[in-house]
Amino acid sequence: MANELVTELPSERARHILKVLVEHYIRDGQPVGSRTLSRSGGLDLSPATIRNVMADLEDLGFIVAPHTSAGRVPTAKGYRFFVDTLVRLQPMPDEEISRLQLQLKDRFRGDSKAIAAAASSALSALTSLAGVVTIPRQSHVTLRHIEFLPLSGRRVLVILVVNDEQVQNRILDMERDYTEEDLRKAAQYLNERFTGRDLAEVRSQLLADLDGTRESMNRLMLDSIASADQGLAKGGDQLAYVLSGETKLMNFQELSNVERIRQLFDAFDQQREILHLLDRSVAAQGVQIYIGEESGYQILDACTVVAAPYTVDDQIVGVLGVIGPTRMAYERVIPIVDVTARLVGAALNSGS
Amino acid sequence: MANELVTELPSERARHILKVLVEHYIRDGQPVGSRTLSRSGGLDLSPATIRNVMADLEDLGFIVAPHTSAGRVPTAKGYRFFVDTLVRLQPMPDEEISRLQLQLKDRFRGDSKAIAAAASSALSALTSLAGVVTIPRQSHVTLRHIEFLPLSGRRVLVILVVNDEQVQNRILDMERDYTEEDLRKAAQYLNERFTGRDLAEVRSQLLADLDGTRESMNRLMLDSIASADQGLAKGGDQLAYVLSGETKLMNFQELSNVERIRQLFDAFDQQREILHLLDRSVAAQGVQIYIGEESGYQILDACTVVAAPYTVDDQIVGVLGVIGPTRMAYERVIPIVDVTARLVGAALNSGS
DNA sequence: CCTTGACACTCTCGACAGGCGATTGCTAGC
DNA sequence: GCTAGCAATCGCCTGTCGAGAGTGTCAAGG
Repeated sequence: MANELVTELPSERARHILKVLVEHYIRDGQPVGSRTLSRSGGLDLSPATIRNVMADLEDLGFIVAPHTSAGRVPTAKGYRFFVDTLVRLQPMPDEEISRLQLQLKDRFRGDSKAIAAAASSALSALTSLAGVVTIPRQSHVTLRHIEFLPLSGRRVLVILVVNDEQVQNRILDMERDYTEEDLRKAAQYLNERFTGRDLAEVRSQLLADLDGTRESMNRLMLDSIASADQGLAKGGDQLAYVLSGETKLMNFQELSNVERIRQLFDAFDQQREILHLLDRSVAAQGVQIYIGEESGYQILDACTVVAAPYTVDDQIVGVLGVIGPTRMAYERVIPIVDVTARLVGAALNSGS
Repeated sequence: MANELVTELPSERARHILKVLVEHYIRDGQPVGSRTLSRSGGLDLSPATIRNVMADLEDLGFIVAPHTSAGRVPTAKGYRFFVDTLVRLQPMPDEEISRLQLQLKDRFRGDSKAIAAAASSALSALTSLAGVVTIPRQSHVTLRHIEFLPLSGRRVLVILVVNDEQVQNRILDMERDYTEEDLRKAAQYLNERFTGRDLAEVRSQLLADLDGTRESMNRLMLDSIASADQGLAKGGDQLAYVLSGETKLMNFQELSNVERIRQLFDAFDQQREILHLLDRSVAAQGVQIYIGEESGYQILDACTVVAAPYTVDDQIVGVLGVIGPTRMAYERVIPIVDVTARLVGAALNSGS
């Protein structure tokens, strides 16, 4: 402790030992000791030498010993170093990729919610962890068709079809009565003039027209477009993400404390924290990894989140990933998340 | 054991002791012994006498001792006897009822899925158990408006509004091309002729017309109505039930075994077994209770399901209830499920 | 005949001690 | 700079023991 000033970057040999240690621990889930590493580490060193190196690694904060006679376990910092510079990613087998592609691309013709659900359960199945996919934000929302139907009171049912085949409906409370003829005309006007145009564009156009003749008519149209636009922007009335395979998390001993699991599941239900975390990944490119306490959320202290944004037309529209214990098979999981993000983007693209 | 032939029905005194024992156990979760019952049982008997009675009750299968020196615990049969003949139901406070009514009736104008979700979380909140509500089957589905939109290929988007304000949409793969004019005409025909009619009726009418002139046109119309009818019958593409507050179940020690919880949650995900069980309640009138192994599903061995069908126009359209450990506050839970079923029926009624 | 107090018995639970095995840090030697 | 050896440490398992709680039974009493 006193004699040697430890360098920030461990030596080549130390890095190798750390790598083997992490791999071992990920595989077996048991603290790994010097003898194990000496035997299966690849280098020809005695346990004693390895102990010295391990002491250094512990000083650097990469590993800890749960107790005196129990071998070492990677810390969050250790995992971080591992995934950043040591891990050798194991690409997804081609056949798995094409199977996944089939699952996503086929049968859902661009129905974004269905694709998200399929991606989520696919992620969970492939990794044996919990899969999570945010409902994609619609980047372009083009009006295809609109229709008004009068309801009881002064309520009007608005049905609109956007992006060719997605149907949305809203109920508006209006301030005055409209005859059926009024509504028919308004719909006709919108359909003739704005079909194929972006919703935001339609809205601003209508706003510009507001000083025109048919004031109250315009009001109806504007309200309907605005409320639809808003609704779509935040993914509609549905959940903000789709979660699959949560129960798989209960298989891991490190999470098998009932109280822990409970808190985790509560967090899933409430969505808030998870969503914030996923949102962070929107800013970045490529796969993001939040290991243990790095996430900043106490509930996720024993968990790692691997997330990646997915895009349509080079525009990020959502985030997907997996949640599992810090001890997960990073070398397999990272490529899976990466590939899935690409495929989901592609599936969404082809659909619309 | 050898000398006395136990009667099937326990004596008045034994029933009272069983009642107090069950109440005690429900409250504290601890096996209750003879001394406790002697002190707080209401009757003035010594522990020794109570022990004799308890031995009888054990012979009858109403209670068991987890081990020699640990007091007694009710069996499923014991709970059954308790809820059937001993329990004094505790009616829901009026203010709670009206609050619940508000939660269900307001803000969702007959949107059946939203009402189901609200009822589910209300059940969970009121009982601190898991709440479950099946999506209501639509009894009457009257056509309000229909619309066809051509998509790429030979696909047609069908939008239909039923029961005044519920919007449904389907995509149909057709066998031949339709012009936009074709579609417009078909829609117009259906709207003029069938608005306000029941979907099943529309369908049979169309079937009868099938030998008429416009064969292929009819085909389109028939397909659209049939697929919508079918879809509505099974609650659409959505889940078959809404579950809330599952995580609350983790609070109970009797379920706090991780493996147990895991199996239970898996069952919730798969829905099959739970749904079958709930289906059974459709046959019966009023609140149904499945205690422990009575359900016939091994996963629910430690659980009780309290369920009640709910009706619209005296027609059963769904089932709701709660799932919890066998040790639950029956006297409160049963009225809550009962009242909620009524209120959900009322809310659905007022909406359509 | 039912009830009761008394007594012996059984079982769980927590505490404690001892042995085993695994691993470490340290130091002396190569 | 590496290695072998050694003492020390700690978790885990097992067995033991005593306390506590509750039971079954039995004989005495109303």
